[in-house]
Amino acid sequence: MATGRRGTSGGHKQPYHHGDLRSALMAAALRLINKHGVKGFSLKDAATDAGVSTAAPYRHFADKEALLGAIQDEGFSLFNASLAAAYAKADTAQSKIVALGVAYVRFALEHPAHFRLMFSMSGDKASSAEMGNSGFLLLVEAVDRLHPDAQPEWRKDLVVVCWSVVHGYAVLFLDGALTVTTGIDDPEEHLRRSLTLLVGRDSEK
Amino acid sequence: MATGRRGTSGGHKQPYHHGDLRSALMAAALRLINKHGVKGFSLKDAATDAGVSTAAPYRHFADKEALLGAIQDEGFSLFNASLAAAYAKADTAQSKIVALGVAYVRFALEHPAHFRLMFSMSGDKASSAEMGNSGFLLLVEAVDRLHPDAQPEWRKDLVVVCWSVVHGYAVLFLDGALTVTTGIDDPEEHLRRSLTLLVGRDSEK
DNA sequence: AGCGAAATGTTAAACAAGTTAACATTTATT
DNA sequence: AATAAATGTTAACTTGTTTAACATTTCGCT
Repeated sequence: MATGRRGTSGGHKQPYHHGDLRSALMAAALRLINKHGVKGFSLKDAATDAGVSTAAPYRHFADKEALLGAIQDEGFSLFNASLAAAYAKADTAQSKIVALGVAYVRFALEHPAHFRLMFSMSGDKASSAEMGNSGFLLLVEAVDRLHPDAQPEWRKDLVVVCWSVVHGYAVLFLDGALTVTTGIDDPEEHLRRSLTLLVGRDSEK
Repeated sequence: MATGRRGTSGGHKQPYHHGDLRSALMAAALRLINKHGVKGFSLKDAATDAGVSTAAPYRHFADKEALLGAIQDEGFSLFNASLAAAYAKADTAQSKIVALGVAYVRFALEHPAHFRLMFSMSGDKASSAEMGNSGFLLLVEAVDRLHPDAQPEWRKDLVVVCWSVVHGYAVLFLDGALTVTTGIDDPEEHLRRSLTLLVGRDSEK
């Protein structure tokens, strides 16, 4: 019932109902955004790609923004899951921080369309607030564990530096800046080294 | 000749020629982008804002992209000048690195529209290449001076970490993420402290 | 089974923004 | 002053978003 009605068993006539147009549109959008960028994406193309009319998407999304917002939400969900898994798998506080950073960048490289939609620098602040719910708290906790006796202010600074370096790394790498200027080929190993260097020293003051 | 023909001496009739429409359009675009974001910006609005018809911009820019590209170029020019000035003013190698970082973030906060256009994560790689010409080289030089005896690989890592942390800091702060989650109010002082902490330790290995 | 409601899709049209073409006015050159 | 180049205008074309009116399918219920 209402599942996978396209291209299945030999029926040669397109059914009137798509089956799961909402998901199909999101998938099409991701594919198109990966190919032509967020700016070059049109709802029309997504609809065509999903095999429906240009007005069909409006039965599932209020407007284009809502579709992109749904993908953004999906992205944050995947993102938080990745970070949580990385955090859980690592043993020590230090390795947890490194693992969080590596997972952060890995997500950006594996889901570039999601990542671009999540952190578009659009100035809405919605994405930022959403982010704070999960990944950020894990980072705070790991830093607290690593330097339990350091001053709170100092710990906060370390959190911000870790977050900044990882986010900047992801953004710059996605834009090709790091590859162009420094010729980095294996970002994951390189980042792991840099992060270890960053957190692996004495907790001064 | 051909300068400032609008609103000057008491003439009450709009002259047919604008005088410097190219600059006026760029200024209008910056204003509108600051108000409604890059996505909400339309060439039509810029033209209206400048007091000309919607087709007039095409006498000065091939298309909308070209106008945004011109602003991007202007941004890189201002940006590189800021970084160069900061670099020159600082004495020691370490303070040069810190000064570069502070200037980087300060530029992002003082020229948000320029910055957003310069680093839109659009995936064109054009911006990245342009960036590499000036600011990046200064950072490389400062790091080389600070750790002249360190291994080249290690120095490169430090350069990447410095660049990443500063870029990430700028992006996150512009998006309001840092303010929301950590309550940072004075980014400049905070960043200066963090950067000093980052480069102000022994050059290990 | 069968009936009405809800969901989902279609076509046509309104609307907005980018862009081009044809024409008009001003400025620069001689 | 005559003409070419630059700059601006209006009208029309194109594409993409969105809404309205209508059609088909599915769901829930009896």
